[in-house]
Amino acid sequence: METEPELPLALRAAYLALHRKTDARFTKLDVTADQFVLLTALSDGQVLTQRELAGRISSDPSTVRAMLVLLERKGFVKRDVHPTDLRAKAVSLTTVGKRMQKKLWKAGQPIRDEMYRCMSPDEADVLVTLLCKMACVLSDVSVPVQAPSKR
Amino acid sequence: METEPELPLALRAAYLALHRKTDARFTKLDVTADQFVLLTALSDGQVLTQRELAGRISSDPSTVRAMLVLLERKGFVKRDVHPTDLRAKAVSLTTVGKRMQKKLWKAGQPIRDEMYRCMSPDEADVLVTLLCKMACVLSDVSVPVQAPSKR
DNA sequence: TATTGTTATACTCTATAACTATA
DNA sequence: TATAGTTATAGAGTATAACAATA
Repeated sequence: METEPELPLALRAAYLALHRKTDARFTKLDVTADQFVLLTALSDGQVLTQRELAGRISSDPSTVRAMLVLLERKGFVKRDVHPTDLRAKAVSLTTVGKRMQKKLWKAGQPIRDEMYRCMSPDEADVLVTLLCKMACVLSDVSVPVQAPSKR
Repeated sequence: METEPELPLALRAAYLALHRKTDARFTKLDVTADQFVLLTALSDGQVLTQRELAGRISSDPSTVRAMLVLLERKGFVKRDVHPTDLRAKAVSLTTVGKRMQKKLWKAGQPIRDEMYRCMSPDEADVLVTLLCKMACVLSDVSVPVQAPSKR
């Protein structure tokens, strides 16, 4: 048989495991893993348009809009008029949203610790580098990554 | 700021990019990326119960059932009574399903090539190993991986 | 003309809980 | 008693296409 998924399947298994575990951890707080990702993209006082936000969290404008409606309803984000572009919205966290993001970040720490405990710091670097390369190539698009880490 | 998602975000970006690109590639054939994963789990003549299937594709019985209903409707899979366990179903590909899986596998090859072109064979091994370890740890469960590859 | 966001719409995947039938 | 699968149900995320307002 020619079947040899390997890398794709492994990627899937790892991501979905992370996603599920994160979801489970946040159930009590009534926030999904995806919503956490969005909140975190706005965490350090970032103010983004919905399109920028979509890029950061590997989503699309339509989905982001749906998510923002939910998060707005919970009082975690606000959408102000963009200062220079009247078409755009300036999305940011509310005070409540900031607090919740911190709470979620803390609640998720054990999961991140578990991930990093699987590998050496060097391996983690290689892993992140390769994942970013792949994401880049597969997106036919720029890199959706953050600033360099301290880890 | 303490923010440093890095690995989780990179994992997300890579997986979602793969998922989207795969979906896009299969649109014309009216099959989703997830359905492809399921079909491929059954590809080499495998006959699995729905629970086993769920484990293989990192999903759950309820979701698998929903997927199987769709795939049955398309004529790609069949669910026979299990030979030894009357509660269980023996899920397998139909002839049409096998043909479609091969077609999809072929159609997806360029995507897999692109992924592997991002790294050396050694790096690919490291990557897969680390991803599997992570999936394993995060699942609090056994390893959802295939046989060793030739790559 | 191109772009940001909205709206409408639809579908897949996800997941829980209660249920049945077998083991 | 535990397990395999079903059912009902609900919701999140995804995505496309047509549209309005603005650049």
